[in-house]
Amino acid sequence: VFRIGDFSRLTQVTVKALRHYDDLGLLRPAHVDRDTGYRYYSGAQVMRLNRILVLKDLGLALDQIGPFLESDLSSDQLRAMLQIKQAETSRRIEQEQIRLARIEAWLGEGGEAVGARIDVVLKRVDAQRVASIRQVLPRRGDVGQLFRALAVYRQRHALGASSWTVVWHDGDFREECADAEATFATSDQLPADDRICASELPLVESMACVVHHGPADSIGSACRALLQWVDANGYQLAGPERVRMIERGGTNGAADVVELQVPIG
Amino acid sequence: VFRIGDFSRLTQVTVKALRHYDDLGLLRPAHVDRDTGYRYYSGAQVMRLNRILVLKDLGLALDQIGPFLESDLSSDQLRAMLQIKQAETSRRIEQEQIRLARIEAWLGEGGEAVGARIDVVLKRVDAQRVASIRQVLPRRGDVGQLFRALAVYRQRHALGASSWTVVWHDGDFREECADAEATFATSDQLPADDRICASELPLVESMACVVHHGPADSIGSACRALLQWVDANGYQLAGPERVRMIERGGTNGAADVVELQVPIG
DNA sequence: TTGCTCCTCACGTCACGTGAGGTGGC
DNA sequence: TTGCTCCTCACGTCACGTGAGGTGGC
Repeated sequence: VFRIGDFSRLTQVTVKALRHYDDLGLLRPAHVDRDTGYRYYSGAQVMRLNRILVLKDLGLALDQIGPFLESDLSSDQLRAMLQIKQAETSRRIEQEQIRLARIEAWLGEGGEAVGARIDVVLKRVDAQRVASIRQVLPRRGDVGQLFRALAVYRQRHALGASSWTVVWHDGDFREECADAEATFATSDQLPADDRICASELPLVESMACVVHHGPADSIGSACRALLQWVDANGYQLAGPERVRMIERGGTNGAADVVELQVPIG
Repeated sequence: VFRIGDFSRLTQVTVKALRHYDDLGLLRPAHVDRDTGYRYYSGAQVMRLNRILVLKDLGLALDQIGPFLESDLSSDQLRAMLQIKQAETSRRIEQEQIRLARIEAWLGEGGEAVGARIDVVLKRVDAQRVASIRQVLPRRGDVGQLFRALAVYRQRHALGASSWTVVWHDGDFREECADAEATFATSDQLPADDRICASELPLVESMACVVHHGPADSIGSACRALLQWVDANGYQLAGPERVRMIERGGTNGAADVVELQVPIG
């Protein structure tokens, strides 16, 4: 029979952990002294403790371990539980490997200073109902015309608009003869119009995004950083590039804030 | 300029997280209304938020992120930090892969019922100063003689003893002509004796252990379970087997509790 | 008697999530 | 006026770790 300190040394489990398992009812000492509250463990209890440690190590939370110890679980239930834990663990490994790739990509760039970095984030973008106008433009800069048309239409019909986005459908980042779809998101019904139609921007599960602050013609570095990140992290482009207006500012858009988005897979 | 809900939708970061970053001083809103406490964010703040998200995703704690944002860090400091995170992440991946192997080993046994399982745990065993007596025995069962000799010696000299262990030096689990070293751990000075000498059981970084409860001759199943586990988890034996007495009980050791230990690598 | 061990609170960890209860804004 | 959004507490999460303050056992 062991006092808690000896049992702790025997099993390499901290005294605090043993007390915690006692509190949770997972491992009650074989005997507790009425007067002093001293906990006394028996040698045979090491087996139960080992079972707890094994189950904990599988990733079970302590309050899930109780039922296992009383083993009211059938073999099938156990298999099911193990398969869940297997899946969870695999997914965590994948996540960590992605994280590792990101760290190594950054190191590969020579640990470029934080201040100089352009940060790429990955997010899910929901499908959006939009008013849309699409046209092949001589140059990218001409997209302003499309937005002006949208703005006129919106104002005439007093429509709500939560965000303005242009989709470049070519997929090769060309500057000229670019196939542009200018949109604004809205939940309102869209009255018929000869240029503007109702459309939907599809859901994108994995969208790599960077934010650019400044005039439209200085967007090149952000665009390059985004593509380099996609490449360095082993992704492929998986859809047309989008540019979303976040905020307008300055004269001629000198302080605009836009977000570049590319779907990846 | 965005209210917190709009900024949350824009960035896909929860309102609660944004408020939390505000509390920590990581991302203060561009403007806070004096009267209502409403937080207002500017579009340009998305860049700062993205930087926070990227650093968080590298595994930095929130309170480590502050210095990065102000970028008082040199390129070297950054590299060092990244390398630490790289090492941490690699280690976590290894840990998770070990866990996965364990789960799959269990599943490979057909998800054997919990109650019927013999649980193997891995632990570090410290070096121990021991009194030791070593001899090749006709049969394993004869080890009792060695322990009796140790017990006599111990009592004669009134020595402390914290644990009794036999080391089987052959490394092939033989039943006969077995090279046994019986020991008890003690921190006392050991008086000279013609059979018993002072020795040390070496530190073992990774010791696979199972506990067996019952008479000594029924230990075979525990031993097989241990070896199977070592094999199924891709380890090699890395030293002599030990058997440690945890508790004596019953007549002729019918309720003994012992721990089988094998070093692995 | 002196260390050593044990006891029970109570609070901290980490990045938020989850109400509760109340108020501003359109 | 009615929803909708926002606000600030305050508490919960998870498996213990870390004292604080006090007592039993050899």
